Amino acid sequence: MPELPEVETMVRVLAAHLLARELPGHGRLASVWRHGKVAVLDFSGLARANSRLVARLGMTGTFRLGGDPGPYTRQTLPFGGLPLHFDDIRRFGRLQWQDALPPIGPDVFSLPRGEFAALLAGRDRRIKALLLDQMTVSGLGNIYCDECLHRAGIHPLTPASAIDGQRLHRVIRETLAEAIADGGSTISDFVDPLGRAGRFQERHRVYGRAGKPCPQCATPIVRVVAAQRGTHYCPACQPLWPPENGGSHRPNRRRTEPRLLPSSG
DNA sequence: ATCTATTCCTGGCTGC
DNA sequence: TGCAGCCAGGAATAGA
Repeated sequence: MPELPEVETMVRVLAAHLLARELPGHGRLASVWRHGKVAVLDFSGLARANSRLVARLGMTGTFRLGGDPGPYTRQTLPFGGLPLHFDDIRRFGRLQWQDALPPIGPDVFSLPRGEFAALLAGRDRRIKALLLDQMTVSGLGNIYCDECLHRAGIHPLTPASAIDGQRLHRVIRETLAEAIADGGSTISDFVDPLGRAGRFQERHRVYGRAGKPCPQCATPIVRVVAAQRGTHYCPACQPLWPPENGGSHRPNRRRTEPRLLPSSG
């Protein structure tokens, strides 16, 4: 499922191969960019309405450069010499010509961390539900949400107000940057527009690893359902906050640095 | 304000 | 071998 790193990977490949090419009837491709998980292709040359192609990939939507239409091709953009196919097995994706983006929250990667922290302040919402809500902040899906929360040592059901937002945002940015550098995650079938798989799945610590040892402390990873999504976490490294009275889990980690409690400071 | 359930969709898996 | 039944989940929607 394409999340921010996968969409970023696709956008970069499309930009490298399609910028300045002409799409008959729509003009030349002027820029390709993304906001959260939404990919945008801007065309110029013809002053007309709806000159912007907005792509929401959904669960299985992908772009494919060159070749012939396949069984799941929903639309083909006949760029001169290099057709671009929009394939989507489950049909949750949307590809539409319009002027504006759908109303979604700020991009989680480019959002200043202070503003990210402000989004968490005073919210009773569980952090997992909040991060998945694209209206609040856009870009994270189920996989990176779980991975970021593990790296940050935060239980997915923690109320947002109890979290150090600046620290969580730093972890999110680090994680997404690493995933982008790895070309995204290929769980079952994601490949970039040239057919290349991602590699970040090799660094997943919790997603899809229920029952397997936490790479940090060897405690078995737990899977629950939160916000209607499969949610994976390490019960030792990600204790619920505030801790249940008497809960004695403690990550098997050295503490050479002062222990920062995740409270607002 | 925040939660849960339901709908969309289909390949891939399980079990008989 | 075949098939029923369930699973995965992004996003929209309805209802508690």
